[in-house]
Amino acid sequence: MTMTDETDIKTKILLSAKKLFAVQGFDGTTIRQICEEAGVNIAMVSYHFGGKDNLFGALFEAFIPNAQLSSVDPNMPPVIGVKLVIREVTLYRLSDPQMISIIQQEISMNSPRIQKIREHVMPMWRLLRKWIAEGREHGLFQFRSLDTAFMSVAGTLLFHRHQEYWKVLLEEDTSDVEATIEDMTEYILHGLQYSGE
Amino acid sequence: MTMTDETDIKTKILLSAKKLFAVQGFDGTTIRQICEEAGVNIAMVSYHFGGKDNLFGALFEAFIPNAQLSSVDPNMPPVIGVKLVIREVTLYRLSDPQMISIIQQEISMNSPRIQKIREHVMPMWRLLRKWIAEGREHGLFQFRSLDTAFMSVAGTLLFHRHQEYWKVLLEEDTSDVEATIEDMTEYILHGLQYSGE
DNA sequence: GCTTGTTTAAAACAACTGTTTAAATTATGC
DNA sequence: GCATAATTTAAACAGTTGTTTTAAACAAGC
Repeated sequence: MTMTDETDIKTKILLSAKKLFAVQGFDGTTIRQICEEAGVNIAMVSYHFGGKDNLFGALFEAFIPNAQLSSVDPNMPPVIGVKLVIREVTLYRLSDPQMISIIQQEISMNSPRIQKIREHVMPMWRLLRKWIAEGREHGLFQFRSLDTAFMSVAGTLLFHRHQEYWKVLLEEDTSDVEATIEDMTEYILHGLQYSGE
Repeated sequence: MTMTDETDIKTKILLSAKKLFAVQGFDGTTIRQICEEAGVNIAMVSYHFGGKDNLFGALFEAFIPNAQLSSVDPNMPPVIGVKLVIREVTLYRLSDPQMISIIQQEISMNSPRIQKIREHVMPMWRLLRKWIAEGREHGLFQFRSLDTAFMSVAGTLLFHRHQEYWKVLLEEDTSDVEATIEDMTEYILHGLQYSGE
């Protein structure tokens, strides 16, 4: 059918764009490369997405899970909240390292496309910061600077070993997802000097 | 004199390139932009550096302090070593956030230019990893996965609040460098479950 | 079978890319 | 002071960029 063909082409373009943007960056990737990778004609990007910038934006509509966050209770216990964010971010990081790579690049350079990212993921960071702050107020966490603590946690979460750059240094197996989540949680909670459990 | 004039132009180009690469990325920055920012002719980049790629490489020759690392003793106590790396990286991160931004971008995408970065900073990461591993062997640190621990520390160190992206979330003053180093050290050592002192 | 609107393809578009050239300017050695 | 070298300039180079155009192929309704 026409509809499914169209969706198929759009999906093929999105997947190719994600793959190439992750490795070469937005500016380093050409529409022709994306279309060759996807096996479609060059004009398809402009026709289906209305240009390279809109294609980039469409990546975040397609591959960022933002529905689940609106369902969580902002007033849940801080430690539970922090643990939830650690789990969700780590799961997402492991399931779609390409999107993480793209997000990291766009954050590093202050790109005009950053707004699209903000819309989708900033609510989660706000929640995380709120929970960390509340945890300190409740005497569960101990640290001097909230900003430094928050940025340390965010850095721990977003940085990842999937990058080729670190491959020469790392040795261990990473297939056990639950173990990784547990390790990350332990490191972060100890870093925040969590007293409990 | 000739020497100073030449150095002056080369320096102006290097500073402009660093500034623009940090914000727009390597591919997003054109030689014409760099030269306009530096107030020099377009041909100067090819003449003095031999091309855009070599200009990028020259950034790391010019702005990465690699001499001081070779003077440290690899066999020093692990905790002292980790603390040293935290201090040096944090000081450098605060003194030249543009270079950190560039490094982060190049690590995120697996760029062919990554080799230049590796040469200059990988020895330090090797040392850090060695000290973290030794600290665990000596019973000073406690964690399950060395790789996860190392990546967490690296993430904590490299991620930084200077990025425009986080500005909307952060509130505190960051002028006290020593306090920041202390906060980072505390977070990381607690994250590694350091028992001592 | 013809017309309609939609989707694809190849070619072309102007603008921009990194780099080089050839001439002009400046500095250097003696 | 002059010949030589080094530096700077403006113009041009061939190749690539994102996007658009024109025409062909397609499916659906009647």
